[in-house]
Amino acid sequence: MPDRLPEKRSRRNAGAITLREVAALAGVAPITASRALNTPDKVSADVRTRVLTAVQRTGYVPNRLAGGLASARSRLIAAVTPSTVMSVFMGTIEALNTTLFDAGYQLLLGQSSYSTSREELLLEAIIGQRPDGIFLTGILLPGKARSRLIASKIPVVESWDLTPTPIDMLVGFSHDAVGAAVAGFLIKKNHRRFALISADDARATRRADAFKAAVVQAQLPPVTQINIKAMRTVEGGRRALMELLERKIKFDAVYCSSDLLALGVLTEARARGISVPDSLAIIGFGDTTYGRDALPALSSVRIHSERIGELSAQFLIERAQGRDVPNPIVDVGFTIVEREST
Amino acid sequence: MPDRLPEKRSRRNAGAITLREVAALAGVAPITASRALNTPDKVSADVRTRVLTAVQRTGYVPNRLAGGLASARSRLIAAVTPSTVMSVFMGTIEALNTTLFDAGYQLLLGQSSYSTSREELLLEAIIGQRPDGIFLTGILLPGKARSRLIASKIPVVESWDLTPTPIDMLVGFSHDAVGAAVAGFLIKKNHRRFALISADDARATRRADAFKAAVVQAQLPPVTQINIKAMRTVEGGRRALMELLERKIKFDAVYCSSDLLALGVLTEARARGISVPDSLAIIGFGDTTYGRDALPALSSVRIHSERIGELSAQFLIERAQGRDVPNPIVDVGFTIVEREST
DNA sequence: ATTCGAAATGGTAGCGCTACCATTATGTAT
DNA sequence: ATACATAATGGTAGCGCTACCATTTCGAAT
Repeated sequence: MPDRLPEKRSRRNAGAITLREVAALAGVAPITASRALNTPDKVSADVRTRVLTAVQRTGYVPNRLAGGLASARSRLIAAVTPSTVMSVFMGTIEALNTTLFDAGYQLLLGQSSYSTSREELLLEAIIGQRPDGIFLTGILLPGKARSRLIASKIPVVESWDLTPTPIDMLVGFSHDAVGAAVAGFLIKKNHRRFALISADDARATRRADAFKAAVVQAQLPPVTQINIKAMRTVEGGRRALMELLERKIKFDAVYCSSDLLALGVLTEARARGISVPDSLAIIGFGDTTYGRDALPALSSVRIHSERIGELSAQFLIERAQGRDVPNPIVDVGFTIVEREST
Repeated sequence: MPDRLPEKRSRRNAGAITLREVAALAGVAPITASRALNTPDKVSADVRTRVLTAVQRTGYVPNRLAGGLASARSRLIAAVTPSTVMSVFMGTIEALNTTLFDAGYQLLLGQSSYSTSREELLLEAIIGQRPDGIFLTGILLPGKARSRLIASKIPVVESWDLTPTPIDMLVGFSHDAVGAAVAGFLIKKNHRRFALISADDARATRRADAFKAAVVQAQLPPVTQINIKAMRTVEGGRRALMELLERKIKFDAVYCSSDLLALGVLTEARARGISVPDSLAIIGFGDTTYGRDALPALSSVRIHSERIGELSAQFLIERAQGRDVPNPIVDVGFTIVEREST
């Protein structure tokens, strides 16, 4: 029976078992118990089992706040996303989280709510938690938040976009290329008069602009554009098509900045007896399950969403563990998936 | 000019500014600087501005690991959800996160991936971060994870379900009541022969069982049930309807355990020229945007998803700050939303 | 037997912050 | 003037862990 430890536990302690108690029970010094748990091969088999037994018996769960403070490694990775509901980013976040968890990291999730001021506050709060890495959906424009992040020296992955001047690492694809590719795809399918329904966020706008530029380049009539505030609803797409029709403009293909909007257009077209794709071709963005199995099945742009999350996680883990990432800027590309709607 | 601090910064320090440096710059003791930031009204106006100026100048961001260790308050709240992609829980998580952030808490997000063993690992990892509260989607069945959680004494909110014996707090609704209510609703609309398409998760199964029980109670013919593994796809719904039709069973209404499945049924019905709701009524669960604006618009069960998140956040904040929550078990109910598909 | 190096263990001193308990100014009643 | 509360500040001692630097043990090489 090991000696009893003094019972002088202060009121600050919530009553949790500490490593010290585990060590005492195993009959070793705290530092040895620490090694038995963190670097088991630096410890004899005998000590290892004794410590593990003591852990089992006591139900000890290491305090990562203390460990993180001592080692300057919190085992936390933060991710910032504008929103979580119906968000195209969640595939990435899920893959990120899974990969991180398997490597022993926890995910700290922040929502910027599409607001720059909120994003600044959020990043400050995040830096306060001293994460070992930060994942951003999108790229961070120059400003207070960006400077702060750089000053913090925390490894950063920006994503879902491309820039020659990332803060640190980058896993994404080119929205310009998407816009141009979609235009090229529709033109090749002999469409000539285009409408464009776009959410008013920065990346969707870049895709839209590239789309329009490609159409101009092909010397086709100018694109009619509708911007949508309620970007993550089907209703927005339905209303946008209504508006387009009211304007009495001719168009034979619509490119939508999200599958949700495209689904709305598809629905409204059916409500009005417009046949898709014969009278109107529709293509979305994101390649979601509700687009894929719609009737007619929606053509879309597939983003390698999970790949972005997984790769970003790997990069952050590498850097968190002090290793170098040889090629920290990756273009994962995209694929135009042709289905029945075009 | 304040005295220079010794430059003996060890390699463990990442180079971040510490409170000590801020205090020196402001010409006060570290503990006073701490108060100026955490309890500003316990400090003179003069000191307050001097410290704040020093913070601005240095770009100081408090180290929450250290603060958390010292005060036993990490300002972290953990949330556990089975999945994040296309998940019905994300409205709750978003509301939870927003409310928490505004109160100065960060969200730690864990995915249990519908696996009990993973959930156990996850909860252990979470407890290690010493969060001030834990939010669970669903209720935690008795087992190792549950015992651990109770032993940790961390405030817990279980959600999206009801039980007389929660671990601690609870914000949810009754799945039995949902199943019965949907059956009652369809029966009142003069449907008599029911099919049921259900994901094979525990809560969906409880809704399904209650639905069947209510149908039996009304002395109507037994319900034909199809269970779906690919629960979060439209395709699952399409295939399920095909299967039902192949079985040559008669039915005039289908209840689906999610809107995504219901959308699949709606789509497949249209593909086969089955008129909805005349020949077949369809009702889903979750009241999503793609159901709401489908054609015909999908009837569904609306869950007060954001309310669950917001209320849970409030409960956890109260408890994290040492206050009591008078009524910690709340049934937020649900609403059957009748649209065109029934 | 001696030397040496590697393997295993331990001691000490923080990590950066805050709880707790002084101590010192400042005001207020007597 | 004195006593005494109150506000404002500071000193000290950890929180629970790990980096860093001993020290001890033990087998292999000489």
